[in-house]
Amino acid sequence: MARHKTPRPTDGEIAILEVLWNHGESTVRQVQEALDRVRPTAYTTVLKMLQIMTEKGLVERDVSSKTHLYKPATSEQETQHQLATDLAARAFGGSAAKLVMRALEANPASSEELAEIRRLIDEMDDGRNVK
Amino acid sequence: MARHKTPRPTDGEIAILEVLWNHGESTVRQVQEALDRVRPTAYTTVLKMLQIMTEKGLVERDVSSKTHLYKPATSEQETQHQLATDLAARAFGGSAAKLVMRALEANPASSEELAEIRRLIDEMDDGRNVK
DNA sequence: CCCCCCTTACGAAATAATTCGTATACCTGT
DNA sequence: ACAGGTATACGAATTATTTCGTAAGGGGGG
Repeated sequence: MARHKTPRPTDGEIAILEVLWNHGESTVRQVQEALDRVRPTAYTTVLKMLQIMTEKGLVERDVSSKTHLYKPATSEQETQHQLATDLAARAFGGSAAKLVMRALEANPASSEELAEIRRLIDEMDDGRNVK
Repeated sequence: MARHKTPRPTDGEIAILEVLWNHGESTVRQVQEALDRVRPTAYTTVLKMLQIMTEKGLVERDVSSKTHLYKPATSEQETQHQLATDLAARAFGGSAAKLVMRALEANPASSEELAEIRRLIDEMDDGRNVK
């Protein structure tokens, strides 16, 4: 029974999820070795964080063998959706459109990226009008 | 004198900044009364937070009269730029474009908003080509 | 069989965020 | 001048995050 909604991951937790999204189901050791390159972290620190993340429901743990395996509970895309929506709610009056504009204003995007965004917008608009 | 970069505001701090952006320079009492409607908070809690935010450089304090006045150190727009860029860095591989797309995918925007975003994209693209 | 290495578990320390009570100083009106 | 109300300052309690040391157990090589 899922009693609590999974909380917003912290910075450190996102860094660990990043590893799991990239490498798939992993042991603590595998996560630690990958994470350590980007952000030096002791083995037991990673272990502890994965244990806490399991309690929070951010990752799932396979305990069937002695060496446990961890995998993300939520896809990268779904987590990104949640993070974007959450930030819009907290600092953009709930308006994802405003978040979008501020993100673009502050960061140059390549022509290719702009084209891709335009395509997405067209799809959304078409979907609405045609419906 | 080592000036530190102002840190990313927490959720509670953003809520207070929101009040200051909307009302302009305000007393603790004014902030508390506005904030209390949205998120019940005791007077001394708001006072303490404003004091800490002053130390962090998130707000500026005018102490010239007995009742202090607080105002944001950074505009709402600039703060939104920072928050969007920061989230892109932490969870979108540094790609603001990806953040933009995920924000749109997860949240329906009105046709008017989509049009406004399109306009912004066109401007940016034109700016690049003409440059 | 015994020791070493790897694993998980546990708990403690450090930092930060959040909340608010209490203390104290300062005006202002009577 | 004194009482009442308002303001700031301070510090304590709580919860969360992050870090890692130490303990303990199991399995495999010699």
